[in-house]
Amino acid sequence: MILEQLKALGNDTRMQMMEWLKDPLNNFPPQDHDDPAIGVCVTHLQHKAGLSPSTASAHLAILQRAGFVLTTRIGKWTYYRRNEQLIADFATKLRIEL
Amino acid sequence: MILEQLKALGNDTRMQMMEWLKDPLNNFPPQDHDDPAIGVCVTHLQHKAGLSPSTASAHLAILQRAGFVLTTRIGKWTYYRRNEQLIADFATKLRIEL
DNA sequence: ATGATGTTACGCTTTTTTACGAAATGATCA
DNA sequence: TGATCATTTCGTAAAAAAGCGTAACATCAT
Repeated sequence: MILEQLKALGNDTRMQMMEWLKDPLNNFPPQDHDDPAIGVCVTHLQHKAGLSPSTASAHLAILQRAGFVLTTRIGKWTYYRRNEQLIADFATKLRIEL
Repeated sequence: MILEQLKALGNDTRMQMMEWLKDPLNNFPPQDHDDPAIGVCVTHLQHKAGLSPSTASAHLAILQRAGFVLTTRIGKWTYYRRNEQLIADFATKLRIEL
């Protein structure tokens, strides 16, 4: 489990996505909503990363399986946001188990 | 830098090595010295992991470049041990930067 | 119904990682 | 000085990861 999480983060593209999601307002174009707590839609992440839809979706699925991001569906869009709780837990777990 | 460290740990074999090095006395056969603080020679790690010498050496080099292990050369042997200081720093850095 | 937004699954190519054996290197000991 | 043992480097092959485009599917909006 911890290995899966380390692999999920051990990738340039996915780490960048995690970084960008720290500050949606400054890293992405305006969206239908103004609430950074809801997250960023896939299209914005895809364009910023310069990837095809399928590749972007695959990266996000890896981050999601590892627990680092959460999704909310509103209307047609799926918004991704950081799972700060699990991120903190992961850092703590590393400190203990590593 | 942090990405290099995440990649170094995101591998089954290398994580096992880190784990084994926590307790040299119980995880490896007796050596020329009795001091677990000096570490474990490559041959022991190689046999325990079931790898060829060159492959084991490559894995250890990756851990060393990431800073997670330190080496001491005594006589013909190179002993590997955990770098507890950097491991703790890494966990802290993750908590802050992730 | 039609169109827009993802997600997932294919098949495929490119790149990276992992692995090996053989050869080269380094250090020690006779 | 050689001989020997431990380790690293090199070349290469196999496996895994990353990437693309396309197509099929689901959901929601118009």
